[in-house]
Parts: sequence; structure tokens; C-alpha cells
Amino acid sequence: MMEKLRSFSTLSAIDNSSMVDKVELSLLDFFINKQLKVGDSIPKELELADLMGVSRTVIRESLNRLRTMGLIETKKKKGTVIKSPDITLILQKSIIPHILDHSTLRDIFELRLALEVGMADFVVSKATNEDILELLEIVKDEESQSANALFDIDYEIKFHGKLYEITANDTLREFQKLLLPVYNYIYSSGLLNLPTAQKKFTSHKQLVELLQTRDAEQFRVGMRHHLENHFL
Amino acid sequence: MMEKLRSFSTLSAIDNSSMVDKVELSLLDFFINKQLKVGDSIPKELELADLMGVSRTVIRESLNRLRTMGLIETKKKKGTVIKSPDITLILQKSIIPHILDHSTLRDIFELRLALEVGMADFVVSKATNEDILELLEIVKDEESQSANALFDIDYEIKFHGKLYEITANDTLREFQKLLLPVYNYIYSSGLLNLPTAQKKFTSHKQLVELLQTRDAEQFRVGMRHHLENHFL
DNA sequence: TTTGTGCATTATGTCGTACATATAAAACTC
DNA sequence: GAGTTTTATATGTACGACATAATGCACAAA
Repeated sequence: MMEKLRSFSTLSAIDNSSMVDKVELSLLDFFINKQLKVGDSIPKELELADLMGVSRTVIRESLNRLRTMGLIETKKKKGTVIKSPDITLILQKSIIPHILDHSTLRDIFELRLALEVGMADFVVSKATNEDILELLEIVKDEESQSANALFDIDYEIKFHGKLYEITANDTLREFQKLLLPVYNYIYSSGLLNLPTAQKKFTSHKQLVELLQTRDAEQFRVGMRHHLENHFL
Repeated sequence: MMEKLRSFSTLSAIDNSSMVDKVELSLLDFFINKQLKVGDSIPKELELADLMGVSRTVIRESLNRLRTMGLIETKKKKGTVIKSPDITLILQKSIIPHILDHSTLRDIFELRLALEVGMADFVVSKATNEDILELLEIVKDEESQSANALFDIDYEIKFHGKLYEITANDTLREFQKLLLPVYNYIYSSGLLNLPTAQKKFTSHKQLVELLQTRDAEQFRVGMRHHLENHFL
């Protein structure tokens, strides 16, 4: 079958896209070629419709998509202007754990592990003394918690969330917030087992101590060990 | 002024959202509450319009947004069904470097550094012997390249791209592809200086050697040093 | 000159209808 | 029963009308 298909390899794929699809691409092209910057305004809907020879309906649907991507903003009477998209906001809406397929969820989970290990440098270089005090406050009664060996998700989020906050990287921070429902889903759905105590484990408290030495390399290794039982 | 405003803190923000905005949220809510899964179909446009007391136009615009987010798929006669969104595809369209504001670009660049350092474990654990051979092939004439100390972006992408590929994490891989235009923009726009040779530098060739030892910790440190001149 | 009010203008937002198009499912042919 | 045609139906596109909100202008009041 595949053999047979190969002999038709010159056939081009039929155009299955709707007018809205085409207009959308056209507009994106327009943005890029015209080197439009944030704040620039684009022609009004009726002008675009006229220019591109389609109905206002189609133009509106296309613009609506661009708006969904966060690329434009429209106001009555004022018209449509270019906007810098909030990429995390867009993701936030489309990431609904129970709808995302499992392989993507797994991918995202791995991505998080990589991020937390890799961001060690930023945490170490940007943590203020106040930050460290705050972390100490968070971990101060860790003994009691680690004693019963319970995996307290709220506590985890509080600690790791603070680390993200320290990076002073807004995108990264938002990224983490947006991933929280994913963790919850993964853990509660049994897609991944809850971690249990293990050999090379580094506690939150130990992590803070490492952070205090201001040695990025050490901190990174510590973080890796801390996450040990999440790696398979 | 700000002091005065604070005393009105109980005032709630006026609802500035359009019907389409509301219907969109309503639909998202519907998806979550009804625990809709991939493949489930939702009521047809006219039914929704009737149910929610708005025109088909509004329903269509809302659905169009969900489609843009990749959450639904529509076919004539068949109707609308839930889909697992391709989160990287959505980002791909909205990431137009010269439109994104500079702070976000910087954030994204940092994010990449963290990822590449943090994904060391996955690279080491998943690299096949064939992968390593391929890497060796890529770096085989590195001497000549590093000799003139030129920062060859194509070569960089080829090597690092292969590393992403090795992780066997599709989301991560797509994520990298999607970030490429960002790198190009950052480098070509002078937003960040092109790296120059530096002390702790680890070459691609050395990285492959580290990979061959299958020691994740070593490889991670090597990668961190390799990226040294990208960290500020 | 400044401040407030009202009105006209204008571009997007919403609505309803009509028809085009694709296609799943039923009806039909052999 | 397999293949073909017809029919019904849900989305896609188009158009016209009006609603709504923001803008700017004109004019009046302080």
C-alpha cells in the first residue's frame, strides 16, 4: 500500500483549509513583513474585508483567532492594535489536565524536573537574604512533616513556588503556576506514584543550607537529589 | 493618590468583557465540570445558542477561540468534538520575536538555559549508542570551527537539537524548535552579545565524551560550563 | 482657560437570515 | 451484500441591520 502511494509523491496535498485559515495566515504574514510593533494599529475590519476580498465575517473570525493568541487587542471605535502576547495566559487556558493526553502530561512533568534542576543557577545568584529567611520560615517545621513521611503537596508547592519566585523570571513563575494543576492531576490520578523516602534524598532544609553557601553547583546537585524519586 | 484609591478596595472591577468572553469561559467551565474527554462531542452551535440565550454568531466566535487553543475540532455535519491540544503549536503562532516584549524574550532565554542544564539526566539515560555516534559525526570537525572561534549558529542548533531529540520528549523537542526564532532574534538584534571563548568552557566534543561515560552528574556540569558565557 | 455636557461619528460587537459546502447516514441499485 | 446515489444535517461563508462604546468636536458654564 505504502509502496503504491510513493509513486504518487508528486501529488500535492489538497487544500483543506477554510478561508478563515487563509486570512489568518495572511494577516500573520502581514504583521511580520510590515515589521509591526506593539501599539501599531491595523486597518479596520471593513477595509481588510475589502482588501482581501472576503466578507467581514471571515475577517472577524480571523482577528478573533489572533486575539485568542494574544497578538491583538480591539477596542470599539479605536480599532485593532498589536499587542505583546502573554504566552503563559494562552497556555493556561488550553492546559486542562484531564483532557491533555497522557504522553503530553508525562512530557510536561519531565520538563518540570529539568527546569527545577536547571534553574539552580538563577536561584543561587538572585536569592536575597530575605528570600533565604523566608525559605527558612517555610521549612522550619519540616522534621514533624518528614517524620510521618507524608508527601504534603501544599508544603511542596509552597517551597518550590518560592524558589521559582526567587528566579525573578516572570515567565518561569507563571509557567510553574500553570503546571500546578498538572501535578495535582498526575498525582491524584495515579499516573505517577507518590514519592517515597529514598537513599540519596536531600530535604528542603538541606537545600536551604546549600543555598546559603551560595554555591550553584552544590545547590544544583542537591536539587537533583531532592527530586530523585520523581525521576524513573 | 494611591492612598486614596486603597480606601475603595471593595469596589469590584466593572465587567468589561464581551458576550463572547463570557460564553468562552462558560464553555471551558462546561468542559471541566462535565469531565469531558477527548473524542466527546458537544452540542451543536444552534443548540448552544439556544441554551445560552445568545446568537449563533457569539457561539461561533467562542468556539473559534477554543479551536484556536486546540481544544476542539469541528467537522461539517459531524459537529464539534473535544481534542487534546497541541500546546506547542499554539505557542508557535503567538511567538513572534519582534513583537514579544524584551523582558519576556529574556525570560525565555533563561528558561532555555535552565532546560538544557536540567535535561542532562534524560539525555544520559535515553541516549542510544546510535545517538552518540550521530553526535560524534556532528562534532567531528569541531577543531576547525572552534579554531576561528566563530559562533556558528547552525552548528549550535544541530548539536543541541540532537540533544533535545535524544530526550525522546516530544513536548520538549517542539519547545526547542519553537524557541529557535527567539534565539536568532536575540543574537541578531544585539539584545545579547554573541558568546566568546571563556575559561571554564566545555566544548561539544567534550560533552559527547562526558555523555559516553554515562555519568549524568558529570554531563550536567559539563553542559553548565558549556553554556557558561550565556549566563550573565 | 478650564471643566462639564451633549451630540455626532465611527469601529467593533451582536443578531438574524440565507445559502454554500462537506459528509454521515439512509435509501437504493445491482 | 457491496457499491452507488440521495438526503439530511452541521458547520462555513456572506450580507445587512442595529447595538454599544469610545472618540472628538461643539458649545455652555464657571
